[in-house]
Amino acid sequence: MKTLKISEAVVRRLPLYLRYLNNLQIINVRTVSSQQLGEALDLNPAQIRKDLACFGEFGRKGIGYEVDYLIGKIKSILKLDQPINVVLIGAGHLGHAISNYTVYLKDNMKIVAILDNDPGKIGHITAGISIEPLDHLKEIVEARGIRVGIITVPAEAAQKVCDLLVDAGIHAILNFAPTNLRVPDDVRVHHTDFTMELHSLSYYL
Amino acid sequence: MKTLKISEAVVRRLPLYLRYLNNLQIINVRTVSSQQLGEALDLNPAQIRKDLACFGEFGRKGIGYEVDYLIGKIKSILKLDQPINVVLIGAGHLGHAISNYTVYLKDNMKIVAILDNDPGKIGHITAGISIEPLDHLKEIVEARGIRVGIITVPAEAAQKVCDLLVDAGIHAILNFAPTNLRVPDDVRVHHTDFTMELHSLSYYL
DNA sequence: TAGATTGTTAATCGATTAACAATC
DNA sequence: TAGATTGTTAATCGATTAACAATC
Repeated sequence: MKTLKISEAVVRRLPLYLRYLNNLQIINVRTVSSQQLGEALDLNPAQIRKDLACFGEFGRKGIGYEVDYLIGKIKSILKLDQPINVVLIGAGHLGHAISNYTVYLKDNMKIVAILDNDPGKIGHITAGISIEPLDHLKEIVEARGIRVGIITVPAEAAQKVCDLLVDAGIHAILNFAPTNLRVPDDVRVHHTDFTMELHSLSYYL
Repeated sequence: MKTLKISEAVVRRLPLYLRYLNNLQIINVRTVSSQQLGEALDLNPAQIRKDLACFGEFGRKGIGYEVDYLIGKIKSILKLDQPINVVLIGAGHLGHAISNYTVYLKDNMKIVAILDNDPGKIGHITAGISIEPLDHLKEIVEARGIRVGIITVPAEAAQKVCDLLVDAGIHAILNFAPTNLRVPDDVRVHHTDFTMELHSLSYYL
């Protein structure tokens, strides 16, 4: 085990492992080898072993990895073993879709607030949550112990919303708006932009 | 210029350049240097020059890149200079959000069909498009010259839908379902999974 | 001309893969 | 025990960055 420096590439693969392991658990598979994982996920077995070895010795030589145990370990590495409250800003079509989606996750990550600055939307119920005014962001974040923000506002508004999130003490942001966000060094932003995915896909036609 | 082998990483950055160049064009900026681009996009200027040089000599020494010209070139590389018809399968919340979103793109990429296998949804209008039965996929793809498919069905149904797309002659698929897809070598799949983004984001808390 | 900036080569850095001793 | 599979070191591969001649 080395706590030296975990690369982003490794961290990005952990949820992939977790997802597949959850599938194995459902069909009562007890153990799995890096070989099997690699085949299922199109990855090199050595890479999988190396990834996991960054965090400890989770496997048994000659046997493989115990599914339940490995799920627990990965969840703990990803901090998914504790409740993580999320605020979503922007109650448009995409925000609506995402909040409905997360309802089905039996995760510890949960959207506990949906905010918008359109007075016409306040009070409406989406995915069982009442839409609240953006003005109340800071109080809501503090009162509910929110640690993650999701931005689903139009590109023009994204940087402003981002600044508000940072100001409210949020250090982890998932941005769906098609724009680069400027944040302090201690804030982490992940982007999801399906138009960029479509455009790069187009190259391979 | 080298037509040798363009890495995925390069292709993924092209839409990023394009997006920023479009912004520059709107505010009437005529030329831009790799230095400026790098600052705006948090990339190394040398990397940007190298990326672009994969496809030709688009800049002028001492001057930089002409915005209009570079936009044209990148669009052409990404094949966005020609109309690309897209079919979206799965008229749930997410499909709804995406189809509405693309309406606003002044792209050549356009969703020209939305399919679902729920009889109750057939004929409903989403983003100006009438939802059609999944059964008609092959005919619709052929009749409308569709070349890209977007999958927004639940994970359980994704592989089956993917197989149908491949069978219909689609070679480029954007998958939103949280599952790995098996496709022949000549089919390209890009994944967008925001739960995986959320999970990897959680690591950095 | 002098200053700026490209395209490209060489150097560096990091990530992936192969190989194998350890051991279940 | 024999076969399987890990954890880890070493080798390879590829991507990023630095440096600079060419030139606008």
